[in-house]
Amino acid sequence: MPELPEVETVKNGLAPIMEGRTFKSVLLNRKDIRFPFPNDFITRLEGKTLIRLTRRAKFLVAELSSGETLLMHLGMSGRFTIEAGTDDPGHAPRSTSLVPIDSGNTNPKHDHVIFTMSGDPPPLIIYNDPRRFGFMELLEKGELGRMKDLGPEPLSNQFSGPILRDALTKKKSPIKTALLDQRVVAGLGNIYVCEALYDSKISPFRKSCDVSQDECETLSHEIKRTLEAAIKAGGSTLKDFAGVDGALGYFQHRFKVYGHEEHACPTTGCKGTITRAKQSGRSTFYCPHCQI
DNA sequence: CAAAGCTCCTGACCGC
DNA sequence: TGCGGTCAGGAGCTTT
Repeated sequence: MPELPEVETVKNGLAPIMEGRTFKSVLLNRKDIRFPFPNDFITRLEGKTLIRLTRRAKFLVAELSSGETLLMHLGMSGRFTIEAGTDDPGHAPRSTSLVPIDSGNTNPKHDHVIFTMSGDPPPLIIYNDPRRFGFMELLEKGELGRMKDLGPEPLSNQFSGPILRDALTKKKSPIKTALLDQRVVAGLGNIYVCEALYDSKISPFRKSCDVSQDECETLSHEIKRTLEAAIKAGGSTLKDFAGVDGALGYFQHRFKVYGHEEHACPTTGCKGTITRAKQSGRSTFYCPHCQI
């Protein structure tokens, strides 16, 4: 599922195609995905130019020439595909799947949104989402909507050991759960939380308010390091991002604990075994021996 | 108010 | 081979 690094990767792939171009037409193949599409979704987009595409947490943020903002969230299984339009109907369009690896085709029955952008040939931006956990929203100028409760961007200077510590001291929930809370830090998902806690040698079961200042320093550092490495690797990919052949992305192999239940702990000298547990309904992978 | 639980959804996977 | 059951998880919503 896309977490911050994957969304960053998608943004980097879409931005050069979409920025500066105008929405020539918008096709909705259904009236909702996770949520209903906003009122007048199509007319509010058509004819508007996409000025800039950025990322905030796991959201793609498109600034429009109208002053409105298009928010796009990939949920669990959302992906974008670019099809270079062709004037020759005899040729199948060449498509580029905006996932970190070439992971096979998507089922066209889950193509829920198709943007046709200006250009010659006009690029088609196709949003495909089998599980429909993703959604799109339009924010009026100045409206923050769902953005308003988001915590700091982990890769920015707005996120640091002391800032994390400050957020955690107010919380009694386990550190694992707190790091998934987008109000504490924005953009982490289950995988990178497990990885960052492992690299920080902190038990996922520790109460947030009991995590020390020094540990918060380590943790904030490991969060940044883990995310940066993933972005550099082009974003990771899991089953949802993989093709029908089940091929997994290369960054998958760099996970030290996630999905590695019953493997030996990769820390040199540690005799522990990676263990899987359930916390607030989600799988937690950790080493009971070296995560204290 | 914080925190925990429930819910949405489909495809992959497993066992019979 | 086919079928049914289980699981995965982001985040909004509901309940405690």
